Order: sequence, then C-alpha cells, then structure tokens
Amino acid sequence: MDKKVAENVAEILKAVAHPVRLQIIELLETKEMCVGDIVTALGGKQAITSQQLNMMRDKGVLSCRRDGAKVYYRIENKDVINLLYCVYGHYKTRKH
Amino acid sequence: MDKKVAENVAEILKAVAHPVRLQIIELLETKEMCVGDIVTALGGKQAITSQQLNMMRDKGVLSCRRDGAKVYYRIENKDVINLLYCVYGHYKTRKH
DNA sequence: GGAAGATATCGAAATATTACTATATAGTAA
DNA sequence: TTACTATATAGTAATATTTCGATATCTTCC
Repeated sequence: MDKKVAENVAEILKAVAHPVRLQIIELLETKEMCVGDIVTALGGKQAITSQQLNMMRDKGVLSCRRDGAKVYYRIENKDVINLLYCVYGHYKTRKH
Repeated sequence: MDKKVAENVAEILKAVAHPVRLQIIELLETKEMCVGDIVTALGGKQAITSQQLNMMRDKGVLSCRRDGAKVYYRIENKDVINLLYCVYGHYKTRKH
C-alpha cells in the first residue's frame, strides 16, 4: 500500500472513528433518516449533529436528499458498515 | 450500540486511522518485525515510528517482545487487519 | 567500564478535531 | 409578508493529535 492510498484509507477511517458518528452509521444501517430524527434518537445537539452529518457527506460516507423542509441522510459507502462490525460485536450480520 | 461501546469502538478505529499506522499494520499482517526494519521499510523517522508503535500497543492493536537489543512488534488484535481491507482494495484476503 | 547500536521518552511547536453559541438559510403555512 | 420549523454555517474556544529534535534507556560487544 503506497502512501497516497494509505492517506485515502485513513481519511475514511477517520470519518468513522468517532462515537457519535458510529452511532449515526448504525442508525442509518437499514434506513434513511432526517436530521431531526437523528438528533432525537441520539440525544445530541442540532448543530453538532448537522456538522457530523455534513462531514461524513463530504468524505463520501453518507449522502442526502431534501424532501421539503427535511433532509434525509443515508449511507453512501456501504463499506463503513463493515468497519463498525470489524471491531464491534464480531460481525453481527455480514453481506457484501 | 450505547455510548460507552461507541467510544471503545471509536478508540480502536482511531488507533488505526493514520496513514503511517495503516502501513505498519499492513507490514505486520503476516510477520513480526523489529522497529528498525519498520523504520527502513517505511522510510520514516525512528522517533515517530516508535511513538506510533507504542501508541498502537497501548490500545491493544499490537504487542511486542524484546529479543536482545531489538524489539519485535506483531499484530495483537487481528480485527484491525479487516478494518484495513474494509476500505482498501475490497477485501484482498479474508480469513476469520 | 566505555562505545556503539536499537529503541523509548520528553517537551515544545505545529496542526487538526471537537464542541458550542449565535446566526443564517431554506421551506411551509397562515 | 410574517411566523414557524428544519437544517446549515460561521466564528471561536477547548482539546487532541502529530511532528520534531534532543536526550534517555537498554543491550551487546570490546
């Protein structure tokens, strides 16, 4: 693995390596959700949650669509679901 | 996934989410290596490489043994190998 | 013991991430 | 238009990570 590749891989891993972002990814594993519902589900603050969502979207982990006043986020890079389970719970479900 | 678990998972991911540390993990995938050889293989500086190795050992990712003047590092938490391949190259080899 | 090689640690500078408050923007409905 | 709900962004303070040079610690060999 050359340096450039290592940097790209590290970028993705860093995008996920945060407790709140991991919880967001878990929430979105099977469905899309709007920002407000994610904030409620995790009990976080609106601004911070929005920042985390935007950060992950910028790095290609999530994508989103607007529906009226609400914005729905979903997982764009399915690999990150495996990242989560590589460490947690030893591979709950696996489907590539 | 509750907050405590998310924090622990994030810790492991952060321990890996760095270009040099990813390259170290790849080097150690199939064998142990001493610090000097890792430094040479990656063309990094001795102090920094040593810090990265110690950091990963502290987090349970690596372990090491001393043999005379040399210290050999190896992967202790095999899950991290999968972390790497979850993002890179789409699962080169897989063996759990 | 002293010199040389191998590795670890210290302390500070540079940089990156995180969290927070306040405010801005976009959409909806009256 | 105004008020209201939903989301994003700016600016900044707090904190964490990364890098670096210098130095300390071990170990072997003489």
